[in-house]
Amino acid sequence: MGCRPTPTTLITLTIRLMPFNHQSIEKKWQQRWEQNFAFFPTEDPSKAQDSLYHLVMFPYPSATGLHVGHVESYSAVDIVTRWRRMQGKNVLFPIGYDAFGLPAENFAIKTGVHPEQTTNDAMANYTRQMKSLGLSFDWSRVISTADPSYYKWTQWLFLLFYKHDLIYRASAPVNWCDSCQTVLANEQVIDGKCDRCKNVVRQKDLEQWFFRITKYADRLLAGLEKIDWPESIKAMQQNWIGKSEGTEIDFDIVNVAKGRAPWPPQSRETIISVFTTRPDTLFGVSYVVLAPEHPLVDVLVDPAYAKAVMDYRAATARKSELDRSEQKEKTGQFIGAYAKHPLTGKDVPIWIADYALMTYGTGAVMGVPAHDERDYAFAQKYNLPITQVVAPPAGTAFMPSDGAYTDPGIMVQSGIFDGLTNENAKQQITDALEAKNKGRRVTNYRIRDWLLSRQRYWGAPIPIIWCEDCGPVAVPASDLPVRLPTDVDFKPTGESPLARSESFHDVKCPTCHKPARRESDTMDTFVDSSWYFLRFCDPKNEEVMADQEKIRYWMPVDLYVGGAEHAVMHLLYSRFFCYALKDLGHIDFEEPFTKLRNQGTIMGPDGVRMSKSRGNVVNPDEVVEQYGADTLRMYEMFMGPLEDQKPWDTNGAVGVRRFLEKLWKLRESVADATNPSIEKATHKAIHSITNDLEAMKFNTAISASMILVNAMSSAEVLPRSSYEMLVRALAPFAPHLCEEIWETLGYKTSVFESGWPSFEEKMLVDDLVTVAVQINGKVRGTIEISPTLSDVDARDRAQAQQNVEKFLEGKEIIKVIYIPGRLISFVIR
RNA sequence: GCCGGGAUGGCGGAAUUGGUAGACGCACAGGACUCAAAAUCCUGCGAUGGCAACAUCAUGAGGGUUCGAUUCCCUCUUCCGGCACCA
Repeated sequence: MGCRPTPTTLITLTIRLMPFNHQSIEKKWQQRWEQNFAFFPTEDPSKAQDSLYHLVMFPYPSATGLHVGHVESYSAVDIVTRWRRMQGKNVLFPIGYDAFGLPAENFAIKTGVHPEQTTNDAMANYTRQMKSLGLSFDWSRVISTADPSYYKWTQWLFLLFYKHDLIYRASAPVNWCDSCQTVLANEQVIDGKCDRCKNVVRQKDLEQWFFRITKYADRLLAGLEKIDWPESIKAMQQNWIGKSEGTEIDFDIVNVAKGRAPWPPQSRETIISVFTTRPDTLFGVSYVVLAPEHPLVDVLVDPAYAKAVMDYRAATARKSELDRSEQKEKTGQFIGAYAKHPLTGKDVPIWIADYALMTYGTGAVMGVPAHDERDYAFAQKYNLPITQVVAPPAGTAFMPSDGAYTDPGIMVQSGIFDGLTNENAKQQITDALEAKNKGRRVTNYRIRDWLLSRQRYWGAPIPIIWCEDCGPVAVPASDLPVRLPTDVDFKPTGESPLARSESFHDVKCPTCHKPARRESDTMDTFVDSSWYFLRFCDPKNEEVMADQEKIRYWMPVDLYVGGAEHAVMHLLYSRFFCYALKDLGHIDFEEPFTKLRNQGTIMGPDGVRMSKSRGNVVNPDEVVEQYGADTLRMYEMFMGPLEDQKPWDTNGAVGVRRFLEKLWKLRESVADATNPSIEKATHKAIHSITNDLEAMKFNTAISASMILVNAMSSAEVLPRSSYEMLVRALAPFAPHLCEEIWETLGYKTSVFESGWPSFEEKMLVDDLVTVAVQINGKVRGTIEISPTLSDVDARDRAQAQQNVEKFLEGKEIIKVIYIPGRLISFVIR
């Protein structure tokens, strides 16, 4: 029209666009919750009350702030937590920060801003964001792993594990990242690359600190069976632990190499032990392979081959683990020596090849080309004999040109073992070896000890002092924490920046008081997060890491939710910590997380993983501002199953907002009257929502409430009692709005104090149900009948149905199946 | 190669674990209200045929079990995640 709207139209406009003002409502209730802390009670053992421990994986406080993925898992657990509290449970739902880590340190290198500053800013921002979402965390228990009052206990745990030989120092080939200038744990090397910076990792021989996690391999594997975790995570841990049962077989060294001078010297008695899961193929051995780094190589190599062997070794050492695993072509080098077959006594040539790994089994393997793909490729390349010892059943011929035969079969060319199934031969050959003391049954694990030291600044200092006379000495507990120095140049140089802080490293030996030097490495940040759930039980304790009574009251965690990316890092390490702490008598359980759920990734609106470079990142702050926290929380829960990957759709959020507006508007139509159909619908909805919450099926719970709201919207009369039940049931999902409604309904107390609405069984049954009528499996009509109607009556009613009558006419009814309340099915001819 | 999990309308997803496939939401179309738009409300919405009642087809593909299969069994295709020269 061209003229400016009058003040009146402006007001109507605002009201229509914004039936409720989420910004003021949300702020109001967040303030009230904060002031009246009793709304999120987490009382300690004093009260003998049903307790639950709900936990979300605490975040690394990144400068980019909270991600919609955080909102997803936090909302899910917040909903379950609020619901359980309404049921009268005492629920611990804490939050904290995994505050040590590389990004803040890298930022410091670039800008000079101290990591502590960066981290504190980020934590403040996270706190603001989480509060704006109305998450019911117990804010009195916030912890930061970078706080000396926390890492004091991380250091204390280090010393405890060190004292009990669960931490040791060793020189070993380790993963080194040139870009991060630090060593990495195996778990942090993904596809041969650094988990953080994607740089290709090199192998380096270094002396480092390790956790003896391999000691727990078997128990960590067995423990998976008793916990309620996603199958995929359990499978990943199983694979990572990699239990493999087989036989270790000894090959004596032949002292006289064929046609050459005696080698090795007579005085050296040496054997090569190989590990195999296929002892049945022992008679098919053509050669033995040692890992190039194997110490026996030096002892055994024939001088005539020494140069070629050393060259091969050097070439292997130059390769990264990635190169080594990516190459398709097998390479190797004969070392001029022979081993003696333990059963046939025949000479077997000894090779080195980089497909044999020093870090697994014995670092040596027997080569059976006929029955192993790798050995086959190797034998083809170097013209080694291929001897078949397992024949395929049912006469199918095996041709050496076909490649390796790896399926089960019958033993051939294996002396007295011929004719056995290869499974039997495994046992019998191993028995024979054991009898001759040439072999034994062993179990190998793929998992290696956890390398915990890092040559970086922003982590918990390792509480060890190096003394020339006494060696490594534990820092006395009374001197903890060993604080991070502040006079530090962050630039990484391959040794920790701590090494260059004089105030830090010059100390006296606690034992002999001579001048000594502090250990300058810090701990892997996964050490910090391996026990934080224990600290939450008693976060302010200055005497012990956490009071045992309190740990007993809260632990283990009843529900743990987080991303699947921690499948073999955090989740395995934390389990290891608890197993060890149980053995050391500090806790009385092994498994820290009884029930684990992963949230699926929320993708960008384009269906691709959100990333800054792609420009498809959804910022939760903006959604909260525009649509409100209730809408954001509820939309993320409505998108689909928690664990599914799903794309963001802002229109979907709008839909949830519309739903909340309908709910809001309904409060105007409540009446102190009855409406049986609405009351039944309400009880049914409460029933569904309760069951869905139990199963964490938030999407269908919300769907059930939408159905009810639709019914209420079109009802003639809306009973106040029904509406109140609905508001209470939705309070965990949309806490701010439901509090506001509750207040406008005249209540002076929080909706969360009203208890969880209960449903009555008798309200769940309908007087009439729609029953499908099938003829030969096809639905031909429906009938409205009482669910309690007898099958004979139901059958009569069904037959009388017009369309059904038509189909039944002139046919013979062979059989009638009646499922009360569901269907009646006629089988006709 | 091995391990784990998927595949359902235009889209996100439901389906009481063998019982009316497509709930709920989004998008879209038509209508009401409005000078108009937005918002809101009502109606429709898997495909094909039919004015309609209804019929046929349809849950990645093919087979099987069953009165009845998205659901159970076999074979295959494909996608996602993890591990990978582990002996």
